[in-house]
Amino acid sequence: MFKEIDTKPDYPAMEKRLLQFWKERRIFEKLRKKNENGPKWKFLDGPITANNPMGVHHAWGRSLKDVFHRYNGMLGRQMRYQNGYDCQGLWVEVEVEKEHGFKSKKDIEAFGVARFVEACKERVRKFSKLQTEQSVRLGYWMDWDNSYYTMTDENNYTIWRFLKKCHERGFVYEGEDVMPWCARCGTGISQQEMHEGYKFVADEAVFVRFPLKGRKNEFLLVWTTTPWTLTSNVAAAVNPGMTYARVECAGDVYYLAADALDWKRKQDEAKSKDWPKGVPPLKSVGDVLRSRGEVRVLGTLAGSEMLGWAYEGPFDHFPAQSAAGGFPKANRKLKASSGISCHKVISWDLVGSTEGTGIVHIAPGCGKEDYDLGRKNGLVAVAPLDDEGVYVDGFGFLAGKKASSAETTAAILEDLRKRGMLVGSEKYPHSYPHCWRCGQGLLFRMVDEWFISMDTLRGEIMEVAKKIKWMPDFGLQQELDWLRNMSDWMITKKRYWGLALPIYRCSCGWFDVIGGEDELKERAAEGWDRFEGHSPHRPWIDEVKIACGACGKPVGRIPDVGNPWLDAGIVPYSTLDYRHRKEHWAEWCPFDFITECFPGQFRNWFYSLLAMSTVMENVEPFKVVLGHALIKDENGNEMHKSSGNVIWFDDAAEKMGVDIMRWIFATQNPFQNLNFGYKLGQDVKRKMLTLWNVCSFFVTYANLDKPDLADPDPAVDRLGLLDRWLLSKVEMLVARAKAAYEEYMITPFAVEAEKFIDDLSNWYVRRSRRRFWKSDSDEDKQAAYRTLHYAIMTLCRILAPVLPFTAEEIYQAIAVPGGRAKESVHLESFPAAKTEWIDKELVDDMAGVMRAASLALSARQAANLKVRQPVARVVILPADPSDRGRIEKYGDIILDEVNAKKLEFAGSAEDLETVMLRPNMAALGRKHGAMMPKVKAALEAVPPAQAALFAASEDGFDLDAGGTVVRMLPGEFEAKRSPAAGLMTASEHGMVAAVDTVLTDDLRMEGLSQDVVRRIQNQRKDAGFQVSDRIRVEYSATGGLARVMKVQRDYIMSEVLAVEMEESRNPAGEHVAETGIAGDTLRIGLARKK
RNA sequence: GGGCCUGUAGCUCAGUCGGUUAGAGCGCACGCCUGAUAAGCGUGAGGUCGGUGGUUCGAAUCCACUCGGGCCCA
Repeated sequence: MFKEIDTKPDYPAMEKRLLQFWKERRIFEKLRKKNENGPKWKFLDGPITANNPMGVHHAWGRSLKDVFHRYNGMLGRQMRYQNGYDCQGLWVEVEVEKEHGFKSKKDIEAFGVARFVEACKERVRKFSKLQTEQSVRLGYWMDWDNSYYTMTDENNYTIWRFLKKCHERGFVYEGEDVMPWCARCGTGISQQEMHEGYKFVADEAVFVRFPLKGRKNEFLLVWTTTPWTLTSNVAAAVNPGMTYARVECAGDVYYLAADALDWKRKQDEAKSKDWPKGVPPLKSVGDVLRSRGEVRVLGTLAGSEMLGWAYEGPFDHFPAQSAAGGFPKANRKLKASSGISCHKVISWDLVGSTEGTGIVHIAPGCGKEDYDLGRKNGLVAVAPLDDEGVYVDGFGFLAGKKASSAETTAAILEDLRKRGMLVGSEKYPHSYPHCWRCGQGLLFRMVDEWFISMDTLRGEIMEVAKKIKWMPDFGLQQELDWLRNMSDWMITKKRYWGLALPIYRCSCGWFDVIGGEDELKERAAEGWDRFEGHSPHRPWIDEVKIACGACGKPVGRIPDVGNPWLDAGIVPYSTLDYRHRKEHWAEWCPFDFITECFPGQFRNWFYSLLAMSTVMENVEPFKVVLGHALIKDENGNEMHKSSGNVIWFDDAAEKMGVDIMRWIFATQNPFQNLNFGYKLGQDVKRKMLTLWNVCSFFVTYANLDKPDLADPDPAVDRLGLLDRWLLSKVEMLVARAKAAYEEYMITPFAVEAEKFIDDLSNWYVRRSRRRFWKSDSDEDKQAAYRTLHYAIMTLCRILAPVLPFTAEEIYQAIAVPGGRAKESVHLESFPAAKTEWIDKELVDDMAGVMRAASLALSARQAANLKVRQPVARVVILPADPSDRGRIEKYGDIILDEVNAKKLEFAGSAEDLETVMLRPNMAALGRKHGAMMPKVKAALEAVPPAQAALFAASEDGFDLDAGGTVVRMLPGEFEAKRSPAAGLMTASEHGMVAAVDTVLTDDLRMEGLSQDVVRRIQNQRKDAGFQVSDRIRVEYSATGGLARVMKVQRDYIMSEVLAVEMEESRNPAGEHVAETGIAGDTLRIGLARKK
């Protein structure tokens, strides 16, 4: 007996049952055992951040990973099944800070770095455990006891090895640079991270005037969005090629770009929906001046004429401005200069006139571009902020104030106003970087950070990137684009929980990079005993000091931790024990395949993988990368915790089931964003019902008939037409599946599988139903059972990687014990397509037959004739001779489908329709060019009788097109038809089907009998009878129906499995019902007979 | 500011080399079918193919400009 199949399965319940089954039977372990010596399939998992529970967006990538693992498992391939957890970095620190209510780095220091780091480790352990459980629930088969963690000693020390290699090639350097800085988090933000946080916000922008030296009452008009940087002004830049205006206003003279004066700043943007609420449109610079008095243009001059003009800065009374060589750090080469002495107009050709005044305030201590420009022009830098974004001493009344606070900005404006420097201020909306984590606006701060130089590496990495197959293919372009633009990689982070960078720098200027724990131990001058036994993390690692290679003093590690993408980028090496067993590493790397969500990863994981592998071995770390897009909510909006539209994995698994999710992912084009939701889940569940129903059909009848299915392969030579057709479709699908899995592109296969299931249900099963019903168990019935069984079993095998639960459930229900069936569908081999079973001609023929039948049905519909009403004849005009052949061959199928008595072929179209001619534009256009409109008109004007003749002619005809006679050849035109009398037609692609709409009494009576049969069948079902129960029928019928019941008695009885049927004044039985048919009343009582 | 992608039915998306009446799925309306079917099938409504101009006998398709959306980079 086969296990009954629930046609409305409870997915979550089923899935949990099967998880238990797999666990108890150790199916995964058996699979690994079976494949342990197989050829390798090499997969590398991108580490998931072990910091929160999973959302459905994680399930997408993890489903794909599982699909390809399971497929390769069925091919007998050996795999590592290693999952990865990303552990170190600011994102974990931030959550731990939240848990403890910390506000700043000071709170962490007070709490104790050692305790803090332990708390970070603990959080990672907690969430990696949770994510493991969730992944198991997804059906993701991995070696969960062997996951890698980026916080392990091995991972960290392998990064040390990488850094040492960089150092040996001279790439590692300490740079003084101006970096984006988060004052709250107290750390620099890398170029990669900065991209996460751009926001469109309105900041307080100011217009200030710098008095020109030696030009009484003359000023440079300067504009900036960051008033706090004015304290550190060193120079003013103009575009030498641009025209500047000299304007008079309220007795003073101002210089500004001529075009800036009346430029309508951000006029269009002010109308857009992104414009911040409550922010008025911007005034032109001229109007800002006009608020002081009338503006008169005195003349113009080139920017180049202004170069070298000296001016007074806005805060020259602050001590920092007078410091020799800059402040707070003096530049040794610029000891002769100070901020004040640098106050000159300099040249910068990127200065424009559409944002501000065309004169740019330059503060090399407060801006990246300013800094670069300062270097070029020999300017000192004046840097005002400490690592919490607070002004240091040397900046007068501002010392101790937070640069980012509104009060500070107001105080600066007020001070400028009092001293007559302020010309105006405004709310200026612009795109400005914010901290990706805490959302605070970033400051730009001059800091010492460590970098890996990209000058040499850039090209090498690009060459490696080109060896990889990128899916989608524009991925390579994006990666190369990033690499081309990538500046040096900032690897330091002034935080606590992360890779301890093995950089040891002495105050004398010497530094070295340590390449591993052994080297550190060997070179340790002190503190090794205090470190030994701890993981290489802060604070313990900081105890170790080495001797300076130059002056011999004990040298400590720089306090910074590493950029977290170092942690993830090294895993092709660290997880394969590269340092100790290089041959083992070489067996598994490069990896065949990785897949991750692509937005962002071009500059993150993909980038660090490429960069690090290029340095380590100059090989591509992976051969194929499949990037999938993002998950949005059902309406296409981004999922955000704050907007409450995130769908958590646990909820989705409980509400819709993971196989439904997995099918959603499988049918989705991976390169397009997926709008995910429960409604979509419902749709997919409905599609799956068809599959369950087919299986349930099979089980229902197989349990009655007990067919012999010991041999899993149907005997092909003894099969019927439909069987051979179905097997062709099965094997075609198998071939498609194989190609899809091999190419890592399963969407087309999944879509085709849906079509197959439809064909299986709505053509094979529907057309074959009577073969399963008939009572004698002949060869034809056997053939049907074996074919259907084979089809379902094969479908289970090819769907198993995508739908591991559904496939298992069905497989377990219908696999024949003792046969070739395995303990689990996942221990099956992936089938090879039996191409010798594919009868292409039959498939084409059947497609033609289906088309003809559907056309005829469509004609019936147009004539309002329901299918239960037989018609005298169906007439087909085939599109071509091969069509005629196949329709003739399989005419009985069409007659049965269409419920017609006779199939005829139309000799020509006019038997069925009147004809009108239409041009084939593609053919005629090329031939007649400008004549086309006339030709088209003439052709369409040909009268029907003539048109029919023309349409039938084999060598074409002459057509008078507005005075010019053109020869029309077959293929240059076609015929459009409408139905003739007594017929209803439908046509498509040249094929026409017609049904005879004339109904005789006999036909009508037959139609009514079919109605009666259907009512009784429904009643059987309502009564809850088994499909095999024999019954007694009692009936009363009025009018013409009484006669139908007598005339069609035998037919009705055999159709409804009635062994007795009697007319009765008062029908009785187990189930009695009354219905109306065609105006008469039918009352029926049913009872089961032994 | 530069680069890439994109705009087609209410929604999600196809649309080849320029070619007849621009398609599919979902949703909607109506009808049909159903002894596995909360399923299935059919028909219909719904489109200035973002806009303007150009090339052409003919443009969703090619070109230019323009408006909107997304991504990447400065």
